[in-house]
Amino acid sequence: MAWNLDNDRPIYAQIVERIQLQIVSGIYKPGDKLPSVRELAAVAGVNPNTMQKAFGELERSGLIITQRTSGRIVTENEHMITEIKKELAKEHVERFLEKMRELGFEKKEIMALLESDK
Amino acid sequence: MAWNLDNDRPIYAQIVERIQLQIVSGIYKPGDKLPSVRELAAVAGVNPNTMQKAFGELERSGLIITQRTSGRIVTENEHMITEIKKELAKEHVERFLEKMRELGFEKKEIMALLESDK
DNA sequence: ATTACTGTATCAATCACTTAATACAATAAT
DNA sequence: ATTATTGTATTAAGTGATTGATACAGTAAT
Repeated sequence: MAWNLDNDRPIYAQIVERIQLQIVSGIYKPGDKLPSVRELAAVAGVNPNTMQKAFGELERSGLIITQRTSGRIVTENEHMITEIKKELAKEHVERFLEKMRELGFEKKEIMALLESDK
Repeated sequence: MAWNLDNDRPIYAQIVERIQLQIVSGIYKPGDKLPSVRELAAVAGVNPNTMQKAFGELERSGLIITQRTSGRIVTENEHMITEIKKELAKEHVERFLEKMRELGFEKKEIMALLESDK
């Protein structure tokens, strides 16, 4: 899997999004052990501090849990995971509609564009 | 009008988007004269150099035209404006669908979410 | 006890962006 | 002609975020 990190956004933020996505989409399952900071940093080709910062964010949101010396696991609170998934979807929907309306598109036109896109 | 500039993205980039939006959505019309660098910088509360940089971007994309000593105007090429508008819309649509699919949503579900959002 | 693995903390270096202070060139207005 | 207003260019400094290097602390395994 490619990490696809670009330079126009903070790397740690891109990592946060990536791991978050892997959790809510079920690639990482509740209770799964995550690779260590150093290991994942090596895989991604970033500095351990950067990975540490990303993990810190994920921890604050509650998606992952730190066990001081044995590593980190994905939360077993499945409800929280589905809530976050719904929340992310909602944000995307609202941001998208907002942007399209700014451009001057009506709801009907927006739906038509979406249909035609595939 | 509030400029609504935040700190987590380059200011010049936000200004570019803002003016671009004002052009494609018809707030600034083809041939309209734009405020001077210094004037707009003062209004927005940014350094003239920052505004200059934003204008430079808009110029490169062709949306605005510089008249060396009399100021800048919006391009009178209406076709270009509508093309850019379509291009922006397309980008939003594709980015949105991509993000939703990453989250695990099918086309049908996406459309349903959009309908329910209002 | 020693080793090897965790996460964590600290400090410095780097980088992009912004701001700042000026200066210059061209033209419209007077 | 003079003045004011355009856009443009240059150089320096400041600022904040990110990254990098390294050391520290705790615990499981042996």
